[in-house]
Amino acid sequence: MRWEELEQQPCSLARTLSVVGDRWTLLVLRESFLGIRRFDAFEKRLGITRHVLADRLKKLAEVGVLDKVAYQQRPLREEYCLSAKGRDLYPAIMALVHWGDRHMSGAEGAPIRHIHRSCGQPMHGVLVCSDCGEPLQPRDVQLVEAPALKGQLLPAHWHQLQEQG
Amino acid sequence: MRWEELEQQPCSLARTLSVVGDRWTLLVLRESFLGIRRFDAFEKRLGITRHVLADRLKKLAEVGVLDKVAYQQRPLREEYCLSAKGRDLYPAIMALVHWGDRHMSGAEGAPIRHIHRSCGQPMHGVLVCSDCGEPLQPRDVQLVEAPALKGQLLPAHWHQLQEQG
DNA sequence: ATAGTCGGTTCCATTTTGGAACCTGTCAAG
DNA sequence: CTTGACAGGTTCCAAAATGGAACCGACTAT
Repeated sequence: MRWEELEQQPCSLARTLSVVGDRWTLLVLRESFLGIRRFDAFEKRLGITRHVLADRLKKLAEVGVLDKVAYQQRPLREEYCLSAKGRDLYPAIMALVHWGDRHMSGAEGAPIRHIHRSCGQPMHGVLVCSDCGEPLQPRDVQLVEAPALKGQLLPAHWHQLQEQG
Repeated sequence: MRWEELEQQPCSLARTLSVVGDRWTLLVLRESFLGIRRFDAFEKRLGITRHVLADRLKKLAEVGVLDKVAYQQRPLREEYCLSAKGRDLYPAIMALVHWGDRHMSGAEGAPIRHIHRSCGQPMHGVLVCSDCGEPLQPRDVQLVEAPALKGQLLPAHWHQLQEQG
């Protein structure tokens, strides 16, 4: 499967990965969430090659995750700002960060601590059900294929698995 | 920056991406969450090359995200099962899936709907504060570097940005 | 004896990445 | 008027990762 095929797949994870599924893209977006907007600032902070950075910024702009905003004319200079679509990636990034904090930190603990302004407490992100607010467990979530895709996405033994829990 | 350098970085996102930051790894884990455990089942469902699949399964087992469990002797055959560390990636995967559902679905809508058994409702994951339970917004989260890394991670203008909100 | 299964490895061509040098407008200093 | 600096790229080549197909080893079934 090539990159172009990924985004055609009837799977939201595959489609998301067609945008952010490489070594650099999520690190570029991390910098965007930290307020970085200009080419040379991304380059200096990430240690990414200019070639790859130009390619990733272009792709992120094309899919609408970053907006190109001119901050001067003659010569034209543009910044890359998070769009609403890009800001919606925040929960995914926080979830990945929290996993790294838990499972990839050494004795020193997490490199960055998060404090919630609303409540003033050190915190991390927890994924809960949008309806009842309970924390989500894989076993509590039943998967239902869209009618047009019935039988194509889930493994044959899926329904037995669901019954076992 | 090479793959080996990524996991040395003092950033939980970079460290997490050193494990799951490529085109295939999260799709392999998606299959794991669907109950797929054997080499040939991964191969058939993903359309991944055997070479890359062998490499990814090996790496995931090395970092402890998947456990190799023998299901027969002579010849030795092993399955790849999610460990607790691997199951902890569930929130991150659900967050990426939800982003794809919102921003990468066509007119047909999401390919898979999720129903929460506990409450019986169609749902998606929402990231909330572990302390107060409010949904997380980037602007509500204050970042504090670990003492040993003071001044190395956040951009120079970060504190001004925080005040602006 | 032959074929099939499972979990790989090997080989080669194509893609993607890393790294450094170069290019284009523009401004500012000497 | 020349030189240098700056921002944001592009070009070039070598190294690494991937795609695709064939092959291998240890069995089991017919």
